[in-house]
Amino acid sequence: MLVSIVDALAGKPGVGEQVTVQGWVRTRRDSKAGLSFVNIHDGSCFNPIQAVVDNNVANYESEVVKLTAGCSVKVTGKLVESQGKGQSFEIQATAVEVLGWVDDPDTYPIQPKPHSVEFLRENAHLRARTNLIGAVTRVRNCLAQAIHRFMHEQGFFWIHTPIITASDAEGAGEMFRVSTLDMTNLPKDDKGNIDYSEDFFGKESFLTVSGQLNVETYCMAMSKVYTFGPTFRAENSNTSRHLAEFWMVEPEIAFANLSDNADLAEAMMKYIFKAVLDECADDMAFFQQRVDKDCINRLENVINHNFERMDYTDVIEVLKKADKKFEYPVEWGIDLQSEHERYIAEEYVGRPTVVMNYPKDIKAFYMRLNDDGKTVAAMDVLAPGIGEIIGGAQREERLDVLDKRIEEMGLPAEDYWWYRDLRRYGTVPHAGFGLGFDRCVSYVTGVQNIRDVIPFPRVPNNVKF
RNA sequence: UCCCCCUUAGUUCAGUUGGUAGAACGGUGGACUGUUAAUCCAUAUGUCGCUGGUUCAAGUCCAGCAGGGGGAGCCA
Repeated sequence: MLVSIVDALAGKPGVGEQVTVQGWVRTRRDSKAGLSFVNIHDGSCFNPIQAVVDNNVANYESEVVKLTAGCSVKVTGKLVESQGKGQSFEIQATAVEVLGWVDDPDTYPIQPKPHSVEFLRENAHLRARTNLIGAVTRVRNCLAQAIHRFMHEQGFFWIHTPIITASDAEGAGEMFRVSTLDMTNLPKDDKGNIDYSEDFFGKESFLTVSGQLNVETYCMAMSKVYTFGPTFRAENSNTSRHLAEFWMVEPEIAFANLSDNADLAEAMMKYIFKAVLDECADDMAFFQQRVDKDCINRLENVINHNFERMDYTDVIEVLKKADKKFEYPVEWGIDLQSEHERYIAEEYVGRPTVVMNYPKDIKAFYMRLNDDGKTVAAMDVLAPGIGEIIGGAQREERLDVLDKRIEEMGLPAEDYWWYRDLRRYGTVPHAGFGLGFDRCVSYVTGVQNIRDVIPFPRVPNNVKF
């Protein structure tokens, strides 16, 4: 019976059953009494399974004792309760088939000991074989699955918004150009500018910086929708929190205001964190032991307490009164700096905090203008240790107000014709937010650099692998 | 893009006031053991990131470049 290691370690096939597992060798320990212990992992769970191989096995001397970390094997034997400590079940091997040797064990980069994350990043094609990246991978998957499950249970539809777009949606920063033009011989118009009518789509096009504007159209028909996919920003950001290609979850709810929006964000985060604690206990125990001793506590703290909600104006007051020197002076109207956000989330509140109703001048055109005429119904969720993990808003559903905002910001109204149409034809109050999925994985695992929670990070000056 | 720091064996690091390199783990060989990142003994391993400069002499000092890290800005 072919089984995964997670099932074998749980004893699922039954004690005494003949089983076969396939995976990669993590360590080998020999007993010259004619016995070797080979630990094998297959990614299905944190722990490897121990295969006990005695010298009656045909290829014991010729192959088994030569196994090194990274070799791929297929092991058949009897599943038995372990005689040794440290594991529940083990395999009394009767056959070991070596599927692939490690070419040069001396230089195989992945050794059974802690490596620096920087080193593993340089070996991104092999790093999934480590405890650390394996655990990150399972937690990342768990979070993604939990998001879809939460959304599904809440009656949301997953909308596959486009990756390629012609509009610089929110003016949300630099975009990657998508083009099939010959860069060494660009077509020019009579004024000498590049003639994009000759390009694939007949006009300039880019990779999306947000699915929000597109998903709003489906919100105005399906009521509860979300996007979950890759997003691209060509910003020259060199930090542990930024990627040029990252994943974002963007729910959008009709007939909803900012408070409903914050409720949804809070419920979703609690749901997915609980899923990780329930489903990835071994992985989280590892993070707690080796990466961040507070990570499990932190999740439990989020699950068991309400998010603090503060008005931007009150945050400014708190910062002004704070017994702390800030590098950037605090005044109503400023955008909150990292140091301000950190103070609020980490010191003043000590858990995730929703800051609401920001000055309109520092926020995007589509955010709903409040009755005070000075602020918009925007919100940021600030997480201790990460900073801004969610950014969202109630959207401006009144066409006249939206038009005024577009004009104020000097944006070309004609580019937003279809977005404006949503306000012309059966407009409703609605709201939504964007959750930085990779930042979320970083927050959950305690792995501090976002480049280590995505398989192949894309950052300025690096598209290796 | 800006500021600061780092780059020595396969890996993690040490290397004094400048005098041409060490440990641990890993590899290999052996001993021992139902072992647990096993243990013990033996053993091999380096363009000291690259280029140039100062010096009798540079891993060490200086400059430039490259790669990496931390912080800031931009944001998710």
